[in-house]
Amino acid sequence: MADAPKEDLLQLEKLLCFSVYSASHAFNRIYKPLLDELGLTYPQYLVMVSLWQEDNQSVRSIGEKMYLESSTLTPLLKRLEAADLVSRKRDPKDERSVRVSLTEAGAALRTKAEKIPTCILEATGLDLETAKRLHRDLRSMRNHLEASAVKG
Amino acid sequence: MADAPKEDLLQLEKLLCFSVYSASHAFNRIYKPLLDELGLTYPQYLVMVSLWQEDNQSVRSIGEKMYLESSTLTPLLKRLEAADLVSRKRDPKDERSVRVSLTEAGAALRTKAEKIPTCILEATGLDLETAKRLHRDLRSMRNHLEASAVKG
DNA sequence: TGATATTAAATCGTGCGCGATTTAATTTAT
DNA sequence: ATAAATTAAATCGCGCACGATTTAATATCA
Repeated sequence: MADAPKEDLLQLEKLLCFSVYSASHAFNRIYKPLLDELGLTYPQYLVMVSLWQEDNQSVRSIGEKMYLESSTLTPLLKRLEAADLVSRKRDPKDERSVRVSLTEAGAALRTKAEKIPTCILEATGLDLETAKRLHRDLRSMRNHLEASAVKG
Repeated sequence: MADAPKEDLLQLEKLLCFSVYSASHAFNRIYKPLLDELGLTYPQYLVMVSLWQEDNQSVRSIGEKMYLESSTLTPLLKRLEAADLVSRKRDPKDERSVRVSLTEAGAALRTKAEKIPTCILEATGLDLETAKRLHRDLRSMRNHLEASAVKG
């Protein structure tokens, strides 16, 4: 455990950011065949998860939970609308915001989606305890990163 | 620690994949201002890291290390070439493959980049031990995910 | 009240990231 | 030696993801 020379920190596999980057793409690839059956992309699936948890959210609310801008969400939500999974309506109380609600088909899709998370956990090769620890460490890290991104 | 009901698994913050997804974007946002000074995007930076570690690689070799397809790398490498950071030449031994090499400017950029990883580690808010554990858990998971993606 | 500021979505341009296909070079098997 | 199979990049279309800007609605304040 001698301290690593400086150049060691500039090796791809030694960068924590790279392990996150590549893990994220790995998840994407694992999910793809499962989500293809539902007609969803990976980010669309995450939006649907958020709506299954809480229906009738504003674009802003979804964006805060997912850490995404309206410039990302608006086109994505329009595609979900075109697929008849959600509806988008201006809030009568405040015409600035758009409320996103599940259609019948969108709500029904939940049943098909419910088996996915356990399928995925298996593919990670992690025991439940490690998975929980990893989950906790990642959220802690993300919250710190988001906080220092805001501060600049 | 009672076993969670099934619907609990379909909450955004309870999905391991989402913690990876959002952490990946958080890294992107943290790196951006630092990389802007180098004139690099985040994926371009990762390619440069790989080349600083081992110069004169084929597109295929870079793709294997980064888990990326040529359809992603070719345009990215052309942008690095346009920025005079790398050169792309067909391998005379095998004209199918393209060798990517650092230019003088590309090699020189390494010095400016060396201070970045330690800046980032600080922003994660992780102590060194947790960071190492997280790194190890992530790579293990990614390797499992990649393996089961191949198997189908 | 009317001007100003703030807020929420939408729009636009750039750069990934991937699957499917194409092109060209090399390898293999006949 | 030639046909068939394999391999490496490149190309194309689609969908994120973001920063910057725009548009429209609401809130604030003079």
